[in-house]
Amino acid sequence: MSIVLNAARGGTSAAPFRFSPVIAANAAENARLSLSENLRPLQRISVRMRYGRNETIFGEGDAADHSYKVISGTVRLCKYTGDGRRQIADFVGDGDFFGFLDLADHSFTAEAVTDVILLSYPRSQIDRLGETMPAVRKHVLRLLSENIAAMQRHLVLLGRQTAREKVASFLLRMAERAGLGEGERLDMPIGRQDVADHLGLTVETVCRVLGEFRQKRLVMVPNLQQIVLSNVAALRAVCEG
Amino acid sequence: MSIVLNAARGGTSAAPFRFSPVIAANAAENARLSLSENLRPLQRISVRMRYGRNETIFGEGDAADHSYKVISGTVRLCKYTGDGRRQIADFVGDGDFFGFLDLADHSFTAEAVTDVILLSYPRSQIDRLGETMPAVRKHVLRLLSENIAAMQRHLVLLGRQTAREKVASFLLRMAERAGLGEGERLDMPIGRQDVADHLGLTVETVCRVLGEFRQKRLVMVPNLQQIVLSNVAALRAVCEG
DNA sequence: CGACTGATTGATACGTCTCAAGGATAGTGG
DNA sequence: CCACTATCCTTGAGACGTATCAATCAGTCG
Repeated sequence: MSIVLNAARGGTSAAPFRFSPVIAANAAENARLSLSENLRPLQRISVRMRYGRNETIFGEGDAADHSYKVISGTVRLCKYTGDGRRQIADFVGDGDFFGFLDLADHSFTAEAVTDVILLSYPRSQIDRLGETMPAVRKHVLRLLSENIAAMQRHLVLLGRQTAREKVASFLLRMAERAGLGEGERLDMPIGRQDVADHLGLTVETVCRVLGEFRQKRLVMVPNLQQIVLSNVAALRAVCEG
Repeated sequence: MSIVLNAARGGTSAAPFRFSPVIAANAAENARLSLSENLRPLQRISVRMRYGRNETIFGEGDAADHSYKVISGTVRLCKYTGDGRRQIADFVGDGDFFGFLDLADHSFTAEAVTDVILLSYPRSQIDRLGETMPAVRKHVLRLLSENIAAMQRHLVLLGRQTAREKVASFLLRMAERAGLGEGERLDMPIGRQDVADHLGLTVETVCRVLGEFRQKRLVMVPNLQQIVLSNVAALRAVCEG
């Protein structure tokens, strides 16, 4: 009776992408329609929400009666094991939608990585709009489909890639999302521990790999919140091995 | 303009489940509606297909103009890296649907694990049916949502579980899917290499863990195609650590 | 029966984790 | 503005888990 939603980019996706795809299907992901355009009818039923750093937006198992769009900030979507291990399924940021799954309860937890402003849509209203507006239905479907394709790529990363490949893939994907080219500063509001929990690594390993990349001049790290990819070709070479 | 689909069970899901859920959300998965009932209108537009063992049903990147339902046999949905490594996202079997993603090209490869009989639905026709039949739309949405929830659980497995936990989780999930209880024979048409590529392990590690479980009397392996879970409680204990 | 594919077991190497210490950064209160 | 503290990041040494490589065994098909 409710929905959880998951990441899919909808924002100002007309941004230029100077990267060729890291992984095959990324090109398609970037070429995706401007989802936000077709989900504009949702605007009228939205409520603005604000969450502070590390605040929980909803927990796994909570009744899922709202879906969300990120206005500003970054959100992590994750699951916890009984003994506290954490796996971050995805990060969603500016313009991304999440929590659109058609399930009674949320299948994952959503937490604010930074201070965050969201639009919240009552699930019942989305369903209602969907009844009469095929474009809305179509784009929820597209949202979920893109999300599944992205998760499949992440399964490959978690199951079959080395630490170096994981970190390189991650950096390239972040830059691509931001529409940044070689040499530009990439804002990284995401901490090392969060990166590790997304890539199936430990913080220490993430640090070591980043250090190695820095030494080899693949990246520069001007400060903790920013990274510059100085050699995209080499990073892409690392990805496949 | 087409669709890829992914796994979600729709078959004779009224079968009794004697297992309590391995992972939290599995209960919900089992309690899912009888999807096949609501997708019955698809029956009229279906074409019966037959594939032999290891035959490719469609490849990643192929135009996705059909969706499928498994009548008999087992199919693996997987992705390959440039250098040949393979990650199996899921296995689908009797009564399961796959290939319903709303994307132009398939985001993964589908291959027959055993000889397989499928129903094939033209995507254009599914879309047409969806226009007029809300129940069809609703259930495609549910299909994708269940699929995403299942993939999220698998992300945790790949990113945060040990080899023992992975194999134990896999065995419990297989038994649950089949609706089997402790001591009953579980048919496992899936080879060890396929299991390994699903769990992010090597064949050797899968064998070693199975051997260990056999020694500890958690399972019996009467032959290569069958496994008996003799101590479900212990296996479940292994899952969390 | 013989050849092939897949499964198993063993010995060893390697990658990543774990544990521990030190350094940087940001937030807080004087 | 600075000291203080908490948090996060970084680096190192060693342990551990899984991969790798190699050989044997079992089951299947011709």
